[in-house]
Amino acid sequence: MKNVRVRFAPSPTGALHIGGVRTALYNFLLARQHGGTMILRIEDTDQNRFVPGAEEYILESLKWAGIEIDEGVGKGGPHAPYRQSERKPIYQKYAQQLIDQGKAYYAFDTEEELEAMRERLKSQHSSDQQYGSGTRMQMKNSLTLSESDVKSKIDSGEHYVIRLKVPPNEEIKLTDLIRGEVHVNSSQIDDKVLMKSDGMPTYHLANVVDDYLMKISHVIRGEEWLPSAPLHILLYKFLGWEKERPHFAHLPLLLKADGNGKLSKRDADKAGFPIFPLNWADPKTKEFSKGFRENGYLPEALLNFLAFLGWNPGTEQEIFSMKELIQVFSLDRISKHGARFDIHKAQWYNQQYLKKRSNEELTVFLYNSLKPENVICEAEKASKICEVLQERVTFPQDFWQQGKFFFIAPTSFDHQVISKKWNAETVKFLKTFVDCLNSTESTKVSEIKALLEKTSQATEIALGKIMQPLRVALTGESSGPDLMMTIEILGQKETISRITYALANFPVKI
RNA sequence: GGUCCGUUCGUCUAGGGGUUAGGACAUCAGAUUUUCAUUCUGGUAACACGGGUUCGAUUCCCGUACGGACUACCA
Repeated sequence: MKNVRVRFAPSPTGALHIGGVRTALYNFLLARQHGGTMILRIEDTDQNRFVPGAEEYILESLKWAGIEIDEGVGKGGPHAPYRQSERKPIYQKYAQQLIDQGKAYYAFDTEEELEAMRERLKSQHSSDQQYGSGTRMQMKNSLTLSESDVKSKIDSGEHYVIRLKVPPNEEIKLTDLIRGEVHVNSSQIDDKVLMKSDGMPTYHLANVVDDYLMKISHVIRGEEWLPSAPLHILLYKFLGWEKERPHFAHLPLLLKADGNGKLSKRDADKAGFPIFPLNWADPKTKEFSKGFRENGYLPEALLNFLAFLGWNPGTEQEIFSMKELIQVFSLDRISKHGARFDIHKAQWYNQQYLKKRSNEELTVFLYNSLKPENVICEAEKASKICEVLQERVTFPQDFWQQGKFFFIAPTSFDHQVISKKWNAETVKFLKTFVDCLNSTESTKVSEIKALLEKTSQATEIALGKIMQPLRVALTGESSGPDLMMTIEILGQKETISRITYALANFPVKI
């Protein structure tokens, strides 16, 4: 493939949806694989839905995810501007061209009149309830009004839109890279508005014009665009750009985890997982949503997970770096059906990637959690804690969650273990063990192990009976990292203090 | 309602006219770890249904059912 030019074209109406991140990823992978260009275009033709901060949010999200933009908003390029609101005259020019050629027309119908038309058709049980070849001659437009009427309406500032004059009963063929051939009869397509009354183009005109002018080779977008793709094909034809028409690939949707339907923020909230890459505070609704980043997801894990939602390499490999994804990605291995969003798998990916991080990197995570807690920790201790916890964590914040007790003596203890296993034998063993600890000079794992064995022999109490109650005394929990390592990290003084506290306060089972 | 798209374990999916229908997540069991987690081993678990075509269909075709998208001067 030569000159691969793809675009990610979100509209700045809020936070970037996780499905959008996947769309951007697939575009990016194809571009990189073919040494092509990844373009970011902002589709802000709806001024009513514009949300301040959304564009910055999109930029920051892509940056965090490692999806690099070669050309477009925030980057510039030969086809600037890349914000559609700044390209208004361009669309007007092509709309005028279509009008001049009789392929589009002015329409003056009010909202109420349109509504009345739909109601009328509905009550007639008409199969086509749209503004099109069957109805356009009954409406108020430049096909039904005289030329002078049209001119005077426009001159007097009456609101109008420009509609595409879709020819009836024409077979439109679309070849989709993922779905194969799709046929639609043009009678099913309505006379879509191309230019709105505020002078802005609609998505349909803007995306076709821009894709052509920006020399886009592949349009990779969500399945929700499939029904309007034939309309876009028609536009390419009417504008005389059939030869330069890009390839289309309509991606399967991301579905909610349980039940049916498109994955929405509501469902994600309900299931307790994020749906936006980064934290987002909606300036309009004041609603706050936590992002994948802030929830502890590593970008490479999220991307790997996302890549596999609707695509797979056909091998049994599951873990792919961005570099590897670029190598093996292909559009023809994208599946046709929607994929349920299963957060468990995302968590598993995160765990896999976290385990691969070096001890130095993990230590940074731990320090980040320590800061807000006002806890100070020397480097060696931090390193040891991360080492001992590495196999047990899924998220960076787990280092603090699971390692809190290394810094703060527990105040609550697992009652079940205490009531079951804290008995006279435990007390006897631990008293002897404290004596041993008091006289030792080292709390290295090997020394602790020897000490425990020595105590076990002296008291004739099996070690297995002691491990759990000892752990609860030290950490408050019934499970945790290796006990000997825990004692080493805690150190002599702290270990003795915590056992002493337990001996004085735990009720002894008789 | 109409148009379009889809349907393999609970989930993501591989496969493809004759297979013990493969893998991963999740789940369950066993082993290891003197606990828990990790790790290892094993198990449960799927071709929506009905008709063709065929010696043979989960695979090809047609229907049905179910699901989804779209049906705005939103993208």
